[in-house]
Amino acid sequence: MSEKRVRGSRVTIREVAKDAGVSVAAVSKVLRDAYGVSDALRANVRASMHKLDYRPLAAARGMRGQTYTIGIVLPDLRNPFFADIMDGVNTALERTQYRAMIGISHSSVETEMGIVESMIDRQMDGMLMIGSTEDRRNLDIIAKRKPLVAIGHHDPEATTFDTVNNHDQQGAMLVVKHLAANGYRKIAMFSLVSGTSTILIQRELGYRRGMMEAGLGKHINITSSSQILREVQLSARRLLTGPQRPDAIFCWTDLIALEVISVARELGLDIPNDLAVVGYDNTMFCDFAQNSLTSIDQSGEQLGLQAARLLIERIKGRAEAEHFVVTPRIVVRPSSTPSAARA
Amino acid sequence: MSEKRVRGSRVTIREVAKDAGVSVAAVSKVLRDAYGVSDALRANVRASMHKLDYRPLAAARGMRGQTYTIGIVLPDLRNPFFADIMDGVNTALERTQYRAMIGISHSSVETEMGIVESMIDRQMDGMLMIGSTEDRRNLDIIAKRKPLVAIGHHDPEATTFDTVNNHDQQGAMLVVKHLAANGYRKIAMFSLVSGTSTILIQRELGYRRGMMEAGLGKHINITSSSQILREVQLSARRLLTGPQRPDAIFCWTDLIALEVISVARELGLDIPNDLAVVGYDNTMFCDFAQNSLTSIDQSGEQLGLQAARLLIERIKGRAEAEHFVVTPRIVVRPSSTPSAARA
DNA sequence: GAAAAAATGTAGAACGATATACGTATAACA
DNA sequence: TGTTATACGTATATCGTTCTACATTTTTTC
Repeated sequence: MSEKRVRGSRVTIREVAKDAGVSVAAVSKVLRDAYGVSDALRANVRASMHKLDYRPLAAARGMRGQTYTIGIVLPDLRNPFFADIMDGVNTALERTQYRAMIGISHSSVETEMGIVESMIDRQMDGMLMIGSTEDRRNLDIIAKRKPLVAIGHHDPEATTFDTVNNHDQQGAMLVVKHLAANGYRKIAMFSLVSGTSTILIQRELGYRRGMMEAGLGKHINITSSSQILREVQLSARRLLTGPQRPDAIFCWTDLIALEVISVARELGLDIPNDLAVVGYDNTMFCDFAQNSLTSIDQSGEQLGLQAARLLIERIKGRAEAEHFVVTPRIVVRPSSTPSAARA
Repeated sequence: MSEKRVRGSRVTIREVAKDAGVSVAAVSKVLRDAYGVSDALRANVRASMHKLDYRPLAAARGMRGQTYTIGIVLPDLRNPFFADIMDGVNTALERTQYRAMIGISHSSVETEMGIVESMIDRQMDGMLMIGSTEDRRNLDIIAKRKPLVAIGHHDPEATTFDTVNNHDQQGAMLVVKHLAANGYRKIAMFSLVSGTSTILIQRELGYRRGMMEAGLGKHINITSSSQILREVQLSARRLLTGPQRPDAIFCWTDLIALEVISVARELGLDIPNDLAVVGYDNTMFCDFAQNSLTSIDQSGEQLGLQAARLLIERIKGRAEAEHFVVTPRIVVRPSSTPSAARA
């Protein structure tokens, strides 16, 4: 209300205490929902806090206790899937004192570590790493210092941090099964060059298993490319103009699938009759008619919600690891359903 | 290096001082690049800091000085344009001590204010608000408390904060001029319901001026919708099936344009022959062949870079306002260039 | 009704930096 | 040479909370 508050000045816990006629410690207790305050005192203090428009200073709280801030590490801002996750996170945080602050790693291990360090420097109470490229060892090191939850990192044996995932192997198998059922045979997979990502490993494994089970083992074909758009484009073009042109491509994420659709269109290929394309994540772009992209829904919102819940539990003291797994489902759209059944 | 560091323990400035054989104050000076340290002492202290892997605790610094953290407020995570801006911001911050932390407002004034408050609570040194829905008065209030720079908020008279913008009016005029030159007449604009956004006002103004100058005043037609995808879809459908179907639609942002393309395709309309579509922001999705979307490039990276630069200047003490404006340019793609010249 | 237990509140030392105020060398000037 | 600047360092109060230890009051138990 007091708009004229000058930069630098702030209502402190001391002023609240004076106004309420109690000790500073009492106000602090109310603030932290700590033990040892009567209802009367609590109401009294709350009234003063409200009257003075008091807001605790996170930096000061951080010196001894918590900052009620959790750090979220995202690989990049361009993949709309992360927005789905964040929706879930924010839903989970809504009725709590906690706030999320996001940092972007650009899928680089060094920047990621840098961000994590700076989040620790800023006394974040815990961290949520999404699609991290760190290996188990590094995550363990982080987890030893701060409560940690990882989304998109398969490690059911991890004991120091929690994980939240969809069943990537199953998701990939769903894709292959669907494509095979629609008559596609030469099903290729478009993956990412990055030996360490456990979700990639799982998806590739699922693809292989799916192909084997469908009797298409000899058609197994995994192309890998970096995330850089130009390289993706090049790899896609190479794949589609090569001698063994696949009749279906399973892309490890929607964004790549959109790029593949683009290249295919430029080459004059008809989707889905000349080529089927399937993505992963079921982001909002799949629904656009110009994409009509079949994709795997891993309900990012659920992932975010559960991860935030687990992280707060951990901050509050839980020490045993929990590993949450969502069952993926396929959302079929025209990009993989040819008009006539195929030969 | 010391991986065994236990949660809660940290190397402090005191230990560095002891190791280097100097006072705590000296170390602090080195840390802040403050006046009064010899090269020898600086080198000595730096060596100790490095040896002990010392990292200053932002919370503690924040109690008296700066936290070297700037808060970025984004309306939403789904618009890839913001990723372009963030690239620029991060480039500007790269060689500095500053780090960016992002908060998401979901285009709601209350959440936005909540985020700003919580950023102030967390002692951010300054704030960068992108596409804010706040009015001048509210921004002034914030600017009185913390250094502030706004991207996407036209207010050349503002004295308490800086602004960074592209020339939205000019951008919109470019669109109309281009469409008119390609033979389109019934050019509609797809805007956002939100009286307060100054960039919307400018773009609408540019659209109107462009139409008048092209002698198309009687075809002026602005449709507004919320950002919710379903509503956008409905409005687009209504616009395209109504009695006065436009032959071109200028959408206030790429994301809307993609949705319009989707609806048009579902209705069996040919783009660009039955309908031209133009977006704004020139995000990566414009380039996909299935979209081939003509758009206005306002070089988000530049905007982000300049904004971060201005913010740091402000944090360091500049008091007079600066207002940076980028000249937009149109990037023409097939979505607005019909094969044959139109009647 | 005394002793024990539980509830409620307070005082004051941390937390890890910054920054002011002040000494002491060293350099510059007359 | 003495005086004055200037450069370099240090001691320590301070920022706004949390939290431990303790004092006091109230409730429970036997």
